[in-house]
Amino acid sequence: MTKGEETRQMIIKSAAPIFNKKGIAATAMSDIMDATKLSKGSLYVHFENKDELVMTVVDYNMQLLGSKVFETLRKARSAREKLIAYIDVLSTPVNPIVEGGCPMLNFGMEADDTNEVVTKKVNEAVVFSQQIISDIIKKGIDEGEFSNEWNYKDFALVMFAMIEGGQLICRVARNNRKMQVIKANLLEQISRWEL
Amino acid sequence: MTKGEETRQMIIKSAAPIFNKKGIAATAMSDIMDATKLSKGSLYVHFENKDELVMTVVDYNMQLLGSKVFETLRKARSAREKLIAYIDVLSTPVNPIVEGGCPMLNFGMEADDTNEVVTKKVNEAVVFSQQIISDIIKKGIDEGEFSNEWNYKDFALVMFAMIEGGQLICRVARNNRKMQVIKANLLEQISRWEL
DNA sequence: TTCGTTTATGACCGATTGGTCATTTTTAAT
DNA sequence: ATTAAAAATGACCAATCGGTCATAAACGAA
Repeated sequence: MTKGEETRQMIIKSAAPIFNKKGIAATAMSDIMDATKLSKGSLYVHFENKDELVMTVVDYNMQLLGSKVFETLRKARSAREKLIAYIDVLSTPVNPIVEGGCPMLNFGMEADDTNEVVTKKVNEAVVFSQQIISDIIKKGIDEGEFSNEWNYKDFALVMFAMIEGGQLICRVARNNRKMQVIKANLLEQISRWEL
Repeated sequence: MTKGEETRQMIIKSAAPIFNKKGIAATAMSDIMDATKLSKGSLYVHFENKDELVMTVVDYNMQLLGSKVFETLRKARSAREKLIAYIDVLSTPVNPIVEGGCPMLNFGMEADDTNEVVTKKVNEAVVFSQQIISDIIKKGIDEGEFSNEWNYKDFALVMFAMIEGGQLICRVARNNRKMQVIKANLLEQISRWEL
């Protein structure tokens, strides 16, 4: 990796939590200068403008979340265990696995009325997240762990919505506890289709 | 109502959808000048600074949502009908009843890492929303419509989370359809406790 | 109608924004 | 060690930010 590429990656890693916490509009290039200890001119060597940095950072945050989720899922064996692992890894919105909280929620809500490109990126991540859940259940059905009468695609949507809604509730409450109520409800729905 | 109070209300009504769409940080006082056709000095006659306007507008948007929900609930008779009405009135996130979408989601996600006062306001609204759902079910139980074994407080939390998660999904998808999947799941859970 | 008070105006302020660029320093292939 | 390219610097720019204030217009009670 060249020096330039290393610097670019360092900028992205430093900027990612700032944009995810403060938001796109509220984050100034000067914030990134402070975080990276780089001069303004240097930032613009690696990124054409703020928008290019924003797009890169939005992608980075969502991919970071994805990789953390996959890493957790890998450790679980059965489909049921994987579903529980998926819920658990997102069960501490106040101490989130990605600094600043779920980037789909953060960037999605900021961008939905103002930034079509970011909105599209978030939508793709939202669809992909449901696909992950959906695939876990599908495999569980194929391997005889769940009933094949389960409308698992609809459930994946519901499960994702419940978890994201739980993020809002817990983050403004400054408390992770209510996420356990959501987990319990999901577990009950899951158990109804277990064979 | 004095001339001043009329102007103040006009400013709030004009500013509310702008802040709810663009976000607090991205909205400039010049945006409010354009929307109200008022001079900058005039805005500062009615509001000490941007922050006071922001606090007023955040409250206004959430109260507006509340009043629209109550208005809808009033028309429904049974507890079941009220629950359905509650879901239905929030089932079109792309064409929301409050311009810009759910203010709890919008302001909550922007403020949770940067603005403690707004976060507290949103949390109170989130708790209140669950209380409304909870009260509907409690009344239904007392009047023999639902089983008294239903853990309705936990369900109120789950229902609220599902609806808010649905807002995210639908708004970034630019499509209300998936809200019907969430509604169906909620209806099924509700029906399991009907007598 | 008078007249003090309230409301509205817009020029102005310092600070900060995103972005540029001539210059210097560092890198890395030869 | 040489040297051309890449990377880093920071002064500088116009535009916009939130906010102020002297002044004027409009209001409303007497």
